[in-house]
Amino acid sequence: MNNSLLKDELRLVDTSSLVDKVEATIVELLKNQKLKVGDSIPKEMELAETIGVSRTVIREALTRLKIMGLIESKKKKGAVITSPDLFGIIGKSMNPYILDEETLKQMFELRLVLEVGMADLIFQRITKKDIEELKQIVSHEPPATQHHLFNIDHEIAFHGKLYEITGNEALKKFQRMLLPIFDYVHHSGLLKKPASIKKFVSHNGLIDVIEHGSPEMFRNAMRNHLENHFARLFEQ
Amino acid sequence: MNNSLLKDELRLVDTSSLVDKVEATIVELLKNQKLKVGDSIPKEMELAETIGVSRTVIREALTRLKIMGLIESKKKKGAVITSPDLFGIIGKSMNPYILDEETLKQMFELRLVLEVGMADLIFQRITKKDIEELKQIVSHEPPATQHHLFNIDHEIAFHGKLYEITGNEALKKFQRMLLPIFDYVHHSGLLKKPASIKKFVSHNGLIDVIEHGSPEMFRNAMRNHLENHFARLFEQ
DNA sequence: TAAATTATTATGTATGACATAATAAAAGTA
DNA sequence: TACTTTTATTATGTCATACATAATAATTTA
Repeated sequence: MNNSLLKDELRLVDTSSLVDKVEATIVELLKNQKLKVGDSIPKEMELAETIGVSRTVIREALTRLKIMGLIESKKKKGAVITSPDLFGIIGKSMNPYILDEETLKQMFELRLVLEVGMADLIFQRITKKDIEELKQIVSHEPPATQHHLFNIDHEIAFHGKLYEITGNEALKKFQRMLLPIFDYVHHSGLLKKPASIKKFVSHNGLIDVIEHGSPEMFRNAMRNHLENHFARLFEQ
Repeated sequence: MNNSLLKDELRLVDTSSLVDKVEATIVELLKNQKLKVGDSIPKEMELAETIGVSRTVIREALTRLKIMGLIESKKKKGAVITSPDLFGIIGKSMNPYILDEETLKQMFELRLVLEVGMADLIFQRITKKDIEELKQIVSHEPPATQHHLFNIDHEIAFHGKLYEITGNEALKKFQRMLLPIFDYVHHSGLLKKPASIKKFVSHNGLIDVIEHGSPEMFRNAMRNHLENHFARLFEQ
């Protein structure tokens, strides 16, 4: 076996830096001790001595855990376990100018998938008050004739409310982060096919389905409502 | 105005730490210079001097950017801009033992939403080869009579393939991370209602719909296929 | 006993030093 | 000249130490 091959194999085994290892060690340590949310973890110096590395390395590892939302540090008190905010974590990266085109397109698709797929959650959890709010939102929309494909503010208000109805916080957060991405992709030259003016199922139509239809009907209605977006995705 | 009051007011305006500010400053700097993927960013010492803080702070800020996947650092070369791997970032947090119950349940729901909603992507991008592979996977499954609600390996193989067919890398990565969560929630006591033995649309049934049906039919078939999971979610 | 003061503690920030790996420059050899 | 080997150089990785800062605990004082 030649040297570069050996090197490759070794890389497979352990390409991680010291901080990587320490990070894993700490997570393992927390897991083994079955620490729950709110419990405080060992002090930086204790960890440094226990694991046998400098405080610098410990701090960098802890920084990572902080960013991932696993811990939160308070002066004097030390760091305490927290429940990670999964989509909050990727929030800072959700920047159209930072993400590459392929990822942007994938996020665009993801929104469509979510909205078509969340019918059952909506039907299961919607209340009369929610329906009233949806109607309220639509009533403030300008007539279809005088606007372009869509007015972004009203789109956000209506679709945002739908996410809210699902009662799934993760879903909601995800949508909020997807919004600027979606808007960017929609208006950028990323999708070659221009947005069609043709209108399909309207917001009012969707409300009607929610009130008198079924999840199945809603999925189809939403799919139709989003037809312009799907068409731009597929026809290029 | 006394000193402590002034201090309090300032805190309201800016509660962020130095590293927070430096992090934002660096991101802003990269954005303004319109740096693209592959470009290298200023050295740590340069940044430290430009921004006027110690290298420690710079390093901690850069650590965060690294974790978010915005940059990758190489010795001698410095750090280069990278396109963030959105779902890779939250991967480390996707740990059933760390996440709280509510989040776990939300992830469980999210999977169902995705699989029902991704019909159009599948139909748009599926190839004959994909269908053959799906059939191949199903052919290796044990007969329905002799297994429990589902065999986790075959479930993963089949549904994983569906994600793959969508051609959406983000979606796929997301699924891979959701898998252990889903498995955990499924088997934990988190969902009170026991998993039903009743079978609905089978994997073979789904393939049949893919071959001879429409996205609309597939959504309904998948919704039916996942009925056991939905039922456990909603009926407690 | 309760409020005010002081001490303690753990994280936050700064600095300097050396290790390490990747690259560039220089030297040596055919 | 071209090509390999060796030697600097450079920037990140790691370590150690010191002090700042804020939160808590301990102590004093009224």
